[in-house]
Amino acid sequence: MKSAMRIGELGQSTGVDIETIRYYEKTGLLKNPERSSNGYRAYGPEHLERLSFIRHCRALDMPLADIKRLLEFVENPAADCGGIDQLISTQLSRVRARLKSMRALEQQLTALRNSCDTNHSASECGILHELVAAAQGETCACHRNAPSATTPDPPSDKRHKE
Amino acid sequence: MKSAMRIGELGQSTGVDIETIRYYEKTGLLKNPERSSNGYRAYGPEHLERLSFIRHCRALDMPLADIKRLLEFVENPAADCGGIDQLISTQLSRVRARLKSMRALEQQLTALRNSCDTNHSASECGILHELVAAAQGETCACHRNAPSATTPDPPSDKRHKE
DNA sequence: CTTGACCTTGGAGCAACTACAGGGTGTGTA
DNA sequence: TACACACCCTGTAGTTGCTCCAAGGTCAAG
Repeated sequence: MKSAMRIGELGQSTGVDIETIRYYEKTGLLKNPERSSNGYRAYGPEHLERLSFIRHCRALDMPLADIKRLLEFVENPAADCGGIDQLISTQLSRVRARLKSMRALEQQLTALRNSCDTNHSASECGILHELVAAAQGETCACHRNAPSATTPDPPSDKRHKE
Repeated sequence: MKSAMRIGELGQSTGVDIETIRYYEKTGLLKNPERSSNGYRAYGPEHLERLSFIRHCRALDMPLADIKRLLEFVENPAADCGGIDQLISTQLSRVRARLKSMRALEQQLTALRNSCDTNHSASECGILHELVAAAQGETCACHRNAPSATTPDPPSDKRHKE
């Protein structure tokens, strides 16, 4: 019982901001650590492991709620793992869908950027013209060059549901 | 002056949620429309055009702040357009960077998913083993198969700065 | 005995919406 | 005329995953 780390050390060894660690604790992802006499958080190796696990999952872009579920499986190894597979597959489709629209997006932006070559006034700027035309539904360079999708997908910042 | 639309119509014809329209107004992206005697918002064709412009830019995943700047160029066509080019280029690099890490991510998830084949208990689940191993820094299928990046990039939900 | 690095809590703020409560308006129909 | 119902209004709070801040406690070195 000498390996107890304080939050700063844990942050250092995992590369995680201490505010983020406290946030994980607050939201129940990371277990409440012991406290030393002065009230400081005292972490053991199990916390380091768990935090690394969380970060690895986050690097896979999984939502915290999913990570929480995975952690439950880790805690409870007797449970049926069907859910895990499901969870990863869902994440994979999310990523693939996003990837697809990102590719279209890149094409469009590239086309757009190519329509502005030199310094001139905004009224002569190809980019601006393209954007305005696009808004009016006319063919624009970005749509001409785009693979198939007319508009990749309406902003889709709704990863937090569905 | 009979083409005035109410918010519902504008939403319908652009495919934008009315809450979102009001949000755009509140944050200054969309100009305050006239109000009819009953206090309802009365939009003209210029609003429709502007809103379409915004949505097209959002479909290109541009942050609202950037769109605001673009709109200023639209309003003020005499300005030098150097900034526009810059803006699009920045957006393009953002997208490309994200694309790159998403590709690595897809690889990793694919590898992960392949390590779970049938129904069994969590303690025997390949996915879970891989994840735990990965967290411990050991080689795991996802890292073995990944192209170059060990970890694609720490969550990087910090697009709102840098 | 003060400086400085570290730790504590609670709360606010970021993007870009989304949802809701609690109310007003306006049209169609019984 | 009464009522339902679709639409509109405002304002506020919630979402995700952090990030930052203020105001203060702890502890070792100089």
